[in-house]
Amino acid sequence: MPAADVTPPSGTRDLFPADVLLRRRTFAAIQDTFERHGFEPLDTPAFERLDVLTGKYGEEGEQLIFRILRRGEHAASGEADLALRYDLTVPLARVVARYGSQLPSPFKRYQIASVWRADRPGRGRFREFTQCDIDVAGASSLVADASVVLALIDALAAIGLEGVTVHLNDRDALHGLVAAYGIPEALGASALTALDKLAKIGPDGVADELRARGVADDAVAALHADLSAADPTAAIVARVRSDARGRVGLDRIAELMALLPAEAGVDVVHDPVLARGLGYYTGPVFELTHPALDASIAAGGRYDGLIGMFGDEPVPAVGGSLGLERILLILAEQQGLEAGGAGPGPDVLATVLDPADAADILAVAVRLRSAGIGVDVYSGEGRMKKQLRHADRRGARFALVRGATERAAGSVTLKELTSGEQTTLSEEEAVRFLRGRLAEAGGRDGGRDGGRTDG
RNA sequence: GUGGGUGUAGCUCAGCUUGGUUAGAGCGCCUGGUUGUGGUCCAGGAGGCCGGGGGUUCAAGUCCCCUCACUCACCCCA
Repeated sequence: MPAADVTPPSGTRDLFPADVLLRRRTFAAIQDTFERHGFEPLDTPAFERLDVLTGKYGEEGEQLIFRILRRGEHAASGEADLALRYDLTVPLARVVARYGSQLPSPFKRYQIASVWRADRPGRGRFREFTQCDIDVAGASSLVADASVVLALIDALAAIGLEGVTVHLNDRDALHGLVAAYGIPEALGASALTALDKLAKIGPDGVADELRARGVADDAVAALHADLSAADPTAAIVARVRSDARGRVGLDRIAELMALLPAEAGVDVVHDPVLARGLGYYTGPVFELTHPALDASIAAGGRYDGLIGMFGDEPVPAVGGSLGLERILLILAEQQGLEAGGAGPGPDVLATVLDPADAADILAVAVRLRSAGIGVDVYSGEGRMKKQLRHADRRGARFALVRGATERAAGSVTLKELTSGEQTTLSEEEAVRFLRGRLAEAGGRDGGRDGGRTDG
């Protein structure tokens, strides 16, 4: 029988102690920021009924839903009836549709959780990843849109990510753009996809793409001219303004930008060709980028129609998500963090020199722990040399030795691993000593932000 | 799904162009350097169907074909 492949499925990761601790600190900072902005936590199941997810993300997105086959007697049918959640927005919409009357209105909620996409993995792209999602359900005011953007920016600042740009656009402005350049409605979505690539392939590339997608020559020529202008945004905006619906979108963008306070230090730009893939957006859409990554690190927008798909009443809503893995990728590169290391060790690692001492050492450990000191009792076998090496690698502050000599004297020997200094004290003295020394160091993984993970 | 690249020790890789003795390095790992002392140092050691299959050849890690995996770009996305 061949050995099983023990690598995790592509697009997923095993997280080692240092990774988990860094993520935990990051979560805590983001969560804290969201709560200070008035968002409340919510949790939903990892999987949903399939029909809750279908018809929400557009054709492209629909292909990427991880489906779960029917089980039991229906397994042979090969059909799926459940699916892993694709994002956190649709589950929220379902919750609002189901419990709306019991929830505050507007309902501001955050959720930090894994989502799954049957995608081809790549750099900064996973099949299982964590979204930090915030939404405001039941508010049509642009104050809600602004609040979402500000909370996301603040959360990024809280974890030390600087240099983020907000790219803003509006679905109505996009419709206006399509109409203003005389692109047939049916080609609209396709044309916008091509336009969205402007930053990557330039005006010429966009023109080629547009032609390939069947856009008429005069429309392509007009767009190419505007995209090549000294100020492409101004040129496109001028054209979009000629369309009534486009005007609605442009005005909304201006209004939203005016709501973002200068004090927040947000770098916002209007990007008239920003499209966003998800099907459910209706008004403002935005994307957050960072120079270190070729993909967005956060995105969101207004989706006034989504919740209504689940119930009788339409409920306006707006939200956005941070992509945690992408953010950690950037932070890791900026701060030179190494993945896969060990976490911070225990305060004290107690050696067991002779198996016959085990009961005595475990009892000492219990007493020290009840005095508030973290103690790990060595649980393998081996000579002192090996146990001290283990203590060192685990990053323990102190090693505790209590063999026959100490036991006879009712004492313990404590060795500080960094300095190599050691002293033999009574247990009471040891508690006082350890409390003092551990307090000087500022305790364990609290208090530090920015995520240092040396090991 | 289309094109390019890479698969050799636990990890990072050399060797392949110009087939030819026991396939190497660094790091890591293990064991010693006498009694109960780690992180440094010294000395030893373990570990490789050279991704898999087929072919050419007296001979293949090295050349050819197929296949799988990973990876970059396209596409799409947090």
